[in-house]
Amino acid sequence: MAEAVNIKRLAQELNISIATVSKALNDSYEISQKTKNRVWNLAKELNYTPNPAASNLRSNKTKTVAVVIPCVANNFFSLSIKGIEEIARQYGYHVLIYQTHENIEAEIAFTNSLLNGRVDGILTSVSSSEYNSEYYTNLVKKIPLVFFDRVYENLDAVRVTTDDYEIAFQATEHLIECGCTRIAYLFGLENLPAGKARFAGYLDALKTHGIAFIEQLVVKYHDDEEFNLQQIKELLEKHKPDALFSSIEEFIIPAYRACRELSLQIPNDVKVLSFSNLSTAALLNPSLTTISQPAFEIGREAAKCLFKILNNKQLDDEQNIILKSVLSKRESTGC
Amino acid sequence: MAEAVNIKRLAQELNISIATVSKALNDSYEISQKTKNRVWNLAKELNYTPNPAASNLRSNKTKTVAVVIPCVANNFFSLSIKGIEEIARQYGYHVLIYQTHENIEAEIAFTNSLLNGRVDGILTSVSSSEYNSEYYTNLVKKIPLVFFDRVYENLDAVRVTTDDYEIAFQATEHLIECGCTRIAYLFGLENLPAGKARFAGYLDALKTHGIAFIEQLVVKYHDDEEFNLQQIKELLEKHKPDALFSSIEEFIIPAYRACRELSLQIPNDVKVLSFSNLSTAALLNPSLTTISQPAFEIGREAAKCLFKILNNKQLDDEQNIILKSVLSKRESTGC
DNA sequence: CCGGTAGGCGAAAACGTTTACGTAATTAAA
DNA sequence: TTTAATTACGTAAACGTTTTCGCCTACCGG
Repeated sequence: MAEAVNIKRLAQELNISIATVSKALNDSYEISQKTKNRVWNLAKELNYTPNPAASNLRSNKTKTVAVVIPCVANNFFSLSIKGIEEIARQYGYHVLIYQTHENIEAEIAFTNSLLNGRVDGILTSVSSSEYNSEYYTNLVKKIPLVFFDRVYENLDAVRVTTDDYEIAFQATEHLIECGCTRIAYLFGLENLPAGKARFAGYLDALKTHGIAFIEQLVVKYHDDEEFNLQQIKELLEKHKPDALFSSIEEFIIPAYRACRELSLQIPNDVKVLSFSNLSTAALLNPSLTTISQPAFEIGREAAKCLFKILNNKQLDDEQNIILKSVLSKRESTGC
Repeated sequence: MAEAVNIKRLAQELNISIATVSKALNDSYEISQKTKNRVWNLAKELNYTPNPAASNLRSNKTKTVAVVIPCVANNFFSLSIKGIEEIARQYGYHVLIYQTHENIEAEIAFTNSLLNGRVDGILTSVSSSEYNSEYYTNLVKKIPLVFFDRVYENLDAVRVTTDDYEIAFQATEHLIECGCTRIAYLFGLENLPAGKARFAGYLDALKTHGIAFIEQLVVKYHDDEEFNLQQIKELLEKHKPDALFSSIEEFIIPAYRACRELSLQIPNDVKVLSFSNLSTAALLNPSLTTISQPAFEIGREAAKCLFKILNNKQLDDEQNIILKSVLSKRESTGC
């Protein structure tokens, strides 16, 4: 559109070589302060900005990272992205977004398309459909990668996670303290470490308090709102749980609907507790007891790790950063 | 990391020129089917993917668009991004994300940094802090740009918006039909066409029904949760409105809190209605009457427009696409 | 007066594509 | 049979940087 203003143009106007201009722009020690000032002034005057493609091609750096996640329209992930983006700004990086929709093939396809130098590194929260450890084992050898929340374990890559086991244990104990003994478990992310840890926390809390685990009280998540609703209604009718412990946010709406449609009072007839990052949890009817993950902080931490790696800084701590979730007790567990 | 596989390598292995390989990969008519097949097979076998930087540099196209929005952690914007990303996948484009945090200087800085060929086009929902028409007047001459939801008018650029005036009129009428006469207006986006249209719809509905506009019943949004809460409490105490009509989602939590803290019953003492894309509106206590915008569709439409422009397809319709919002009547307006 | 050593700068190659243009061989038209 | 057109491919330049290497000047110690 506009007449190109590039390094060559600057060189001509100043009667110096393009090499000198380039070095001056990059504040090289080889160039005198006087020349640098001349270059910087003219660059500002002509509104020069370097061409990213040329720079990327030559230097093999893009100052860009990719975020690969299941879906951006989710409180947890949108908060994570917010955190990532803020840190990226500080480090001068650009952020590409890819949604997998929980489809591992899409996930692999996108990720592969990033390996030709499009990005310097990847931040990912993997899809729940499958646990394909082999793919990621190879991937982490090819490009700097940081997992957040939904991770692969035992790989040579940084992971940023939360205290899923502990907080699930604690939440289950809370329900037990409220007098519940038939605590149903709404099971999500069952293929992933996070999902397994949450379930383990639930099981261990039961065991610790001498409550038998009842398999019929477990409902697994399906990507079908109506189906989940029916499952929960069936659960409530057939097995009369006195609490619903949901391991993912997606169960909240069907759980509330199911109780409403069956005329069950929360928390009198059945108590409800869920992992959730909904900002409106306190305004629900009744207000919902939640386990909220520090999504924003997770994004920030993951991004910080990646940029440290990209800048060849040592990661002082170990490879697994664990942030604390928060249990907020509200009316839905009523005690 | 891995040994580079580029078109030069393919050319050597097949004993043909790199020009032929390049053309074959791009399915050029100049190349015989036989040669194309040989190239394609070897490319697949060696896992060749073109280097984006080189391609961008030479062709001056990036197959990348930027999304510039106030904040990704917002139901409306995260849904929009979801829509944009899905369409981008279909067209084979990549999506960069930039958050302005409602800061027009950041907005301009980011946008300027995209003009050196980093992206082929921009999708933006502008910040509410200021209406800087001059900047965008120049910008749209330099790069294909589509506005969505928060737009600048009278520019040579496509806009995707909603029926803000009509739906606000309709919502105000709904409150009037419920018997309200002192309808307070919680005013957001006042610098932007969307905000002005909503307010105009409110005013005109009042006038149509012979209700005088009371200036004291207007509260303007500030980026300070506590301040907004205090303002609403003051409003409720001093001016006794019988309804709160909020033009933005951000007022919901303080509005509910204010009513709770002042022991005002919704909807008996005061009715509440808000623009909102909260998925949990129906689960609130009481359930919230909302105007929801088709955020996902807005993102999709905006992206489609941009990609049509980038592919030099004619935009059949005019430059302003208007999608319909939905008024969902619930308990908070109780009638 | 000579050798060495910085400091400051330029020439040119390289990164991996795309593409304008040229050319040879084959086919179609005259 | 000659000419024109078409098909299929190659040569080489170009995109805008970064970076290696080398050159020149000035200066300093001996």
